[in-house]
Amino acid sequence: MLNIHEIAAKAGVSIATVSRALNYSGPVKEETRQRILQIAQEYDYKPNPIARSLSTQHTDTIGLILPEMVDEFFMDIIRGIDEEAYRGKHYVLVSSFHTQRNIAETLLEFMSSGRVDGVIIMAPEGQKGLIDNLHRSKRPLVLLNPPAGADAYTWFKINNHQGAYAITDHLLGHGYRRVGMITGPHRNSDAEERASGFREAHRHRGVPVSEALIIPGDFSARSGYYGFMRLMSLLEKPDAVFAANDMMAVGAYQAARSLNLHIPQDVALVGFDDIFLSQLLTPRLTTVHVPIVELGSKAVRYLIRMIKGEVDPHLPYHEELATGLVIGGSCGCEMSSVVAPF
Amino acid sequence: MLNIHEIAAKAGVSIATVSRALNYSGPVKEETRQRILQIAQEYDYKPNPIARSLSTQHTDTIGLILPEMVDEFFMDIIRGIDEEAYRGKHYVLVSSFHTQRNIAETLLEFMSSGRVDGVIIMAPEGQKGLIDNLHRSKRPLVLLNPPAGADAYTWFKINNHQGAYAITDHLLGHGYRRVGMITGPHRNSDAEERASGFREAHRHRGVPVSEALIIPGDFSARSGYYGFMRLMSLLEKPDAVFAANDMMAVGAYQAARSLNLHIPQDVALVGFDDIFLSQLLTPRLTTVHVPIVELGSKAVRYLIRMIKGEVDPHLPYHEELATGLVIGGSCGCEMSSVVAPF
DNA sequence: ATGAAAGCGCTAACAT
DNA sequence: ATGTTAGCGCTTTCAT
Repeated sequence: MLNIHEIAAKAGVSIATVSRALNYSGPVKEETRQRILQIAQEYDYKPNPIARSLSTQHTDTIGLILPEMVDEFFMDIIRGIDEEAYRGKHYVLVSSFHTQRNIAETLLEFMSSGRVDGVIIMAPEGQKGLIDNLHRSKRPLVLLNPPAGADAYTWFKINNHQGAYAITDHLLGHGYRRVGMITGPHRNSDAEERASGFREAHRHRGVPVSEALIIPGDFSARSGYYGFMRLMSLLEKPDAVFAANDMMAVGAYQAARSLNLHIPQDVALVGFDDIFLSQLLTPRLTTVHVPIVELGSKAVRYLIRMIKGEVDPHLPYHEELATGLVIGGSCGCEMSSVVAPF
Repeated sequence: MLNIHEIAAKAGVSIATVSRALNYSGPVKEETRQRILQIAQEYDYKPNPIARSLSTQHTDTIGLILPEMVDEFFMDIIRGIDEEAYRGKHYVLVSSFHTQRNIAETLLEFMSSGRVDGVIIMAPEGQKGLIDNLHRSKRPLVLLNPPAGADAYTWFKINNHQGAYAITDHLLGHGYRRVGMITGPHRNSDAEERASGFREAHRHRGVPVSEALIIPGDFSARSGYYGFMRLMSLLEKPDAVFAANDMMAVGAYQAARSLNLHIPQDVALVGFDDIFLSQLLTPRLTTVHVPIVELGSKAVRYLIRMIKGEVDPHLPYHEELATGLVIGGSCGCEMSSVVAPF
């Protein structure tokens, strides 16, 4: 691999001219430029990005920090981010954090390192010390589905409240009056907002929430299974259940089968997230669609604008993406009984 | 953020001594080292990795290039790679390739850029021009589930042949004699090996393969659905079906339901991959488990050894990871009828 | 329009 | 044990 000096020598010009010619960053006689471009092409010359980064103080790379938890979304979130980064000619340095890895530490390392120009971080539970350390970040930062108390920073999030409200309201509209809920993890912002949407829908309808019907879960299928079991073992059973995510709803389906209960005849069931799996359940799960790919691409687009200085990186910007209701048969809505899934 | 000069000044030593003290790369009087370490800590000094990279010619970063297709595995493959890279103190620069993006181009860009010390690439279909361009890579390279004809390069792969052989043999052991197969995409190495394992199992058992029962699929649930439909519309129907991956098996389940056929009573069904979803099917899908996380971590571990020069990067190394049979009820094996899934 | 030269922040060979 | 200095390959300012 040749370097700029060798190209300059071959072209009979100085390295400064080569740099200007290649970057269109200054005046170069058209004829000279052509000669340089021609030679660069001939020798397949590519400027060394490390050297360039050292000089320009930017790397065209964004850091992505993800929790271990995102499972189903992992693919979509990375896809949205990767695609958009590619469009914006940026690279993506990923780091998912594992239990043993401190997320705040990873963030600071990314930040201070000069390895990335900005960071996107998803940490709905505000992992240990995160919030307290965000301000130490010297580079543009975008939070995805942020934990509570992060309003001083720029974030993009799913409107969990609205989605939960809509789907709960849908259940209440069906006439269910004892709606149970299996919640997500304690202190997880997505989980908390879904619970609050659930409550608000009840309030607006004037239907009291029975606290006994609110069972803690942790977003795993397993917890959905046991949560549903618990609900159905109550003396006063629910007539509908809202699982705070589809994974738990999947567990609930399993539990229902064990108990020989039919959905929605014996009890209605709805979820949240619209994961691929939910369309394969029978009856298809009624759930809330979340625009996860869009979440990622919006975050990248904004981050790149911050990096370029097109928007003020210090002025927090917030955006909530609307969710959409996906009606299946699990809530009690009529579905044509035999539908080819494909 | 301070730089090495300022730390040196505060410590009253030269930058060389600071560098040696921090990197343990040369003799420094213990007392001096302590003073330097102390000051570095106090000012939260971190050497600039870009500058270091320019000087050392390595970045402690590995490039990861993935096809768009890996869906279900995306998470696992990245997890295995990220975890192991973290252990080896390396960063991961990802790039999934989208239709519009040329994979060979991405590879060369990664390679020539000096942005990464080595690359892991998964491209079972040998995307356009890939093989022809691999040799242009000047840095260590590891292929994952390589396309055919890549033996000149180091690769790690799942032993698809063995897995397909085992599960086909299992079906034949059940006594099925008309086993259909829904294959994966044409020219996809995983798909082709699974087909060859299928055939070899027949050969060893002395059971002829009926070509009419081999239906092309593309690894999507949709193609599994239609493939199964086609098989069951034949005059001489199969008594068992091997879907070359679980996703297609999922489609087959749907098709079976549409047709009101029971698995395994009317027709047995098995898959390949052991994706999460397969354990939720009823009856649980009999399938082949693939050690995908391990595949990723092995690749990283070996790549890092190549980078460090512990192994010869020019000597191709190959490793096939064994798969395992996961017995469910879909092949006709007796399962205790009611099993709590969790 | 072009070139010379000063960084960017660090490592490592060489000198003391 | 410590310091001096020459890169690493590029961008950019300042001369010309």
